[in-house]
Amino acid sequence: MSELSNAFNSDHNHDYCISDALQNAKALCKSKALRLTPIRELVLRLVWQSHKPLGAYELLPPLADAGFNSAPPTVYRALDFLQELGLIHRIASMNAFIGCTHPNHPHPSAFMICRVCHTAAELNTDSINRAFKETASSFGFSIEEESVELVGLCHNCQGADDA
Amino acid sequence: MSELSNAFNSDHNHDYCISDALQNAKALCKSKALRLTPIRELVLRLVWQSHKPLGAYELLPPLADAGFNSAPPTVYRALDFLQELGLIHRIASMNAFIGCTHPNHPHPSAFMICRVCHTAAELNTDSINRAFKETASSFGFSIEEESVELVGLCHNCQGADDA
DNA sequence: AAATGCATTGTTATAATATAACACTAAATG
DNA sequence: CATTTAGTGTTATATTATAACAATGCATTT
Repeated sequence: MSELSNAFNSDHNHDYCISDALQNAKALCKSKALRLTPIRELVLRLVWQSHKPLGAYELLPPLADAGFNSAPPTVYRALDFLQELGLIHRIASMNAFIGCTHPNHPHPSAFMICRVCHTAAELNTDSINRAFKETASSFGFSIEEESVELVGLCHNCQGADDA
Repeated sequence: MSELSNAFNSDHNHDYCISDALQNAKALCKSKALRLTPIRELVLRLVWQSHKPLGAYELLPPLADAGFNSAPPTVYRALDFLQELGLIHRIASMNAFIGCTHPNHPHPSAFMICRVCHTAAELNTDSINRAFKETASSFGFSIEEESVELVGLCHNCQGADDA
């Protein structure tokens, strides 16, 4: 991800984000012989409609509009499926979900989240990872899952009145 | 915190953890002219009864046993109070709370959490912090709050059957 | 001490998030 | 085409958290 095309840059063509995500999802499912069913695909599209994490219950009305059953288990099942494939991440501090911007290799969930506009941008964590692993191994702790959530102000929202 | 007295070391004398925490809390409240009321003190003790994050609703029965009103708002108010003072941290991925092991200076919430025994140990994050700040500032993002949650296996639980 | 103001707690109700359990349907496989 | 498995529908409920307002207690001034 170049800096010019990061989530905080409102100039980026978001259609590409969505189509990339769908392409990735289709390829990944094919390679793993898993099914990107209509519900799963729609949930992925919905999560990708912006770079703001979306709550599970916000997905129910659009699912209903599209003619699907629209009860919590439906959406949670789709979210679980997508999450296990690494196509979306869950932002625990917000109880919300967001599309993964680089799903092609397994990686920890690490985000900068703007307190004002709620946009969330994924961090590249190679160097941070090494620091984690070193610290953890000095405790004899072996890391299986990582989550990093940095809340603050994106460059667009700095200096705004509500900042 | 020395490595010998970290949360994963079951040999440590936990009474000291609790009494240290209470001493810290009393001093901090005194210095800020805030009141460590009986409810708040008890909630802090309860959170500190182990190094495992505790859910808010787990605190209700012991509060009732101690003769206090025992409804969710009571415990959430005490938890909010303690959290704002930096005496406890919330582990978002577990919806649970844990005592802060070094409340004397403000610092981000960063934990290693054992998937098997649920013990959580706070990380010292000076080096990690710098890495975060560098990455964030390259995006023009200013960090206000950080949360790091590393889930894995502590040294006691590695090699166990359920690992 | 009485009166005032503010912080704290009590209480009821409900919002918001997530899962259990089981029935039913569709798809893949032999 | 029969069988098995994955996926979905449906109802109910568990879990976590907060809103709103009443009552009480504590601190300060009069």
